[in-house]
Amino acid sequence: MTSSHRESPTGPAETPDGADVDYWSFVDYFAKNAGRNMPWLDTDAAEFFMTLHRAFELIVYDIRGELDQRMSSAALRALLVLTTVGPSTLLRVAELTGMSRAAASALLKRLESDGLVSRQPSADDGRSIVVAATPEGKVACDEAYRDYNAREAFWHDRLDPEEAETMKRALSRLAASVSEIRRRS
Amino acid sequence: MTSSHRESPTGPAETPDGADVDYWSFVDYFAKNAGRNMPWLDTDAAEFFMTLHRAFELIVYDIRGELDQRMSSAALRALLVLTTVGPSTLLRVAELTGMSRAAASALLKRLESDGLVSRQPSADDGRSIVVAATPEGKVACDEAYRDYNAREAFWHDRLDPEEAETMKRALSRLAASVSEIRRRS
DNA sequence: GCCATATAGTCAACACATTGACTAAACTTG
DNA sequence: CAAGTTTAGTCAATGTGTTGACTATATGGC
Repeated sequence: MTSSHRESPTGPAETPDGADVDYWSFVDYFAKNAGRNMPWLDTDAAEFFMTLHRAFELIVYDIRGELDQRMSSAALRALLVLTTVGPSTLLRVAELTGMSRAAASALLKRLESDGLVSRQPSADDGRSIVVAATPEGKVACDEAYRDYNAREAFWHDRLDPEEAETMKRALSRLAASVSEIRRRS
Repeated sequence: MTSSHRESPTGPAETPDGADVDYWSFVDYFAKNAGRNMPWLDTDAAEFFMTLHRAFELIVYDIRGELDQRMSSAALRALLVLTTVGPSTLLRVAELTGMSRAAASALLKRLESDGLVSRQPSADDGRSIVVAATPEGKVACDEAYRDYNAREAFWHDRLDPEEAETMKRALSRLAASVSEIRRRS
């Protein structure tokens, strides 16, 4: 963020032309300048969500790097669901991971062919198939998630416990509110 | 979250079997139960990032709904970059929006055919093309972002100013740290 | 029991994004 | 200035997601 050149003779420009801006510092640049073009803008809200979005993207990208070529993050999510709630129908996996039925269908088929999950027709409901993590699936999940979680811990440790608590509380409140508001509409 | 049936005769189960869990409440369920299978787990870190991830996904999905069929969120990002920093090379758009050059190339071509941006060969550098938002592009961006930002404000207003400030500060610190750590490796 | 309706999973069509190879235009360094 | 290297943009291949149509099975009212 050293603004090297491109300063007016009278000192640093008040409205930099964005030459030194990068992905992350664009948040700041936008917050300072966007109000000029868009007087209706709620700058605080825009800056808040842009910060959330970009910071989160950077951090999650870093954490995801731990998975490397082992498995996709969607696969990890599915396996974590299966290992914590136990064997579940495809629909349930879709709901708990947040993906569509079609995506879950495709993913679980891939995971089956990799030997990480088993798919059995349900005894209770002829339409359902019950998916379960195989022993190999459990091992793969364990190994991948171990490194993934270690990297989560690496970042989490860089927050004050109080900061982390505040963030969790605030986001939980909003998330609960989303579900509630959605339910009404 | 009413746990209707499936309670042991002696009262609510201490370790629910997950029958009533949904996408959001899975965070809680996971935090309470995953440690059993994975004793090495940093539960706080896992819960923190799962909360962040899922809450953010829910909220962003809601906000994105304001764009509806008007434009993709990638298109909005690109147009916001172009309208705030002004005409830029394709590479610069890619950097500031966080997409790959190939993705930017495809997106900007689409936007050009929709009449929202113009693409001119650069006078300075024969390899570059300079992209600018057209008047129609500025209008489309303005209209779409107005509603988008209103929805951002809707959620932002549901946070204490102090909570929002804490979150911004904490995430900014981590994001800066990501760039720094990445630069070293 | 039968028929209308809803639900679980799959499939096909489409929408993007990523990676890596490729082309053309810059630089760089003797 | 010529040869090698880097850089900007594009293209093709691939991966993975969504939506909506479709099939087979359940369910509920009569």
